[in-house]
Amino acid sequence: MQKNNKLELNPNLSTDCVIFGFDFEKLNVLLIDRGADSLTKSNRLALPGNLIYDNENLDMAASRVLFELTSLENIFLEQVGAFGDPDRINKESDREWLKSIRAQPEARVITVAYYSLVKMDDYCPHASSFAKSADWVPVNEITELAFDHFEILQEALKKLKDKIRIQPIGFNLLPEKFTLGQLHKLYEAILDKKLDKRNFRRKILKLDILTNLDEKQVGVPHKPSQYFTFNEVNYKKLYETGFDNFGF
Amino acid sequence: MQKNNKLELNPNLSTDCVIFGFDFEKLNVLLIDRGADSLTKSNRLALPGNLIYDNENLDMAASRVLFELTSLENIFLEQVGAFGDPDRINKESDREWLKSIRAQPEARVITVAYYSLVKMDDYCPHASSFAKSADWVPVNEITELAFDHFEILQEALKKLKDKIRIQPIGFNLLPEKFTLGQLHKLYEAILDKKLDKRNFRRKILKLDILTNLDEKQVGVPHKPSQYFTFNEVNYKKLYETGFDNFGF
DNA sequence: ATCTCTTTGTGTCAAATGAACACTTTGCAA
DNA sequence: TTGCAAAGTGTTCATTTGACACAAAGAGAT
Repeated sequence: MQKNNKLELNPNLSTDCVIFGFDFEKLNVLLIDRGADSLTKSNRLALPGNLIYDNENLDMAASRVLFELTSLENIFLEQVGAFGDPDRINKESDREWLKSIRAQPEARVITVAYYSLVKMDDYCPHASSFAKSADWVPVNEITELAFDHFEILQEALKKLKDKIRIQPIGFNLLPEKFTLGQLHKLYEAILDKKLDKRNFRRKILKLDILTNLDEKQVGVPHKPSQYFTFNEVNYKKLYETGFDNFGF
Repeated sequence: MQKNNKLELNPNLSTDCVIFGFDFEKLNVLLIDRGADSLTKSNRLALPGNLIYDNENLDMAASRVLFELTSLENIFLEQVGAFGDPDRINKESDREWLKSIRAQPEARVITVAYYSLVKMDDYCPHASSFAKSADWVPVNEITELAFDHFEILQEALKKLKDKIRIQPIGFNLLPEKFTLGQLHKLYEAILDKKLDKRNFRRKILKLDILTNLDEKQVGVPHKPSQYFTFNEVNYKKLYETGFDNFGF
């Protein structure tokens, strides 16, 4: 009765992950380098992804790929959508690469993309084996990627920008304790524009999701900042309900 | 070289369409009735959908299914996402139905869902052959559907609610000319809550997308309303740019 | 010790927006 | 003529937004 849905990779279905990280300056994305020397650098870079198993649901597949790459578990993951132009694998450079890694390199593949937010501290490329060829790349330096991955990245960015307007964000991207300046920079990096400092602080504090730790930065060559942490209860509550518009 | 991507249906990939229509009272969805008498009514209802061809991109597939069902073309269509729990076809009633319509009824199927907005006037079920079994059903009367279609419907509704906050809506759902009362009811139907009449009118008029036709309703047993029409240029412009929050 | 450099941290005001709220008008039907 | 039902219309108060500038803290250099 059951056929074709045991532990077999489905040659038509893949998942790709847009993994965002924040280095306190810019928004970064984790990309793998396919290596082939014949390609230009930007052409060699791709989103981490893989075929999915026949008995695996989509969310699980994305978690698995993310785990295989970063060893990170229980990570925020949200679907970006399905991408399935039959031409998406038709760049010559992409086809050659597929031949080297896929049993059915010519198969038409639909990919379901997810994006995730991770603390860069928690994941250092080169830590896992798969990740020898993985690296954080600043989002705003990316102009081209393998397949339709550039398009997927843009869609993921759009989702992230939309999300930030109606839900708190940062919990997944910042370390346990952080400064308001860092949070401010995170918002600027995601929205890709300058935000007024005083207005930002007023708004973010009014959300009532931050706890001032009464602890100062040390060793910085300027006035030290207070450290804050997220109030998990309030953060979660606000995350569920959302707000109208964190407008700027 | 090319294998498996001519005009063949891919047994693993389908698309389902959530087609919304507005009857000036409630929001409706177009559902097909699978008929099998052994099933309860709600169990028999499903979103229109079908397998997609190997050489067909996803958006095209959704347009095609929509066209085959309603003969409508050039319709607003937006992706809801991919749904692919391996268990999604595991209700016994669903499996039996699949056996009757699919070459590989046991295959694991990922479906990519789209939603669309159509003027109910433009589409009268029973018009096309496929549609003999299709009917408009009020969204708020639906509690159960085949497969995971109920879940898909909920996701589509959520997208629609999100959309209405940042883009004008109605152009695709209302006839050429309409009254502010009808537009008001449409917003209430989508957002599923009462909106203050005066505030609504003030806000919607400020968007500057409506043209007063200086033409009155006739034959209504109450004060006749003015007819309005969308100013296509401004509507389109605002649709592109979006606005911050059509809040209520 | 003093100066420089850099980032933190803070308040006000004017303008725009949001939410709440009730009565008159129009046309049809009884 | 009366009743009914929906259209149409402003004001007020509270809240939110956006623009804007300067003093304080600490490190490092001299």
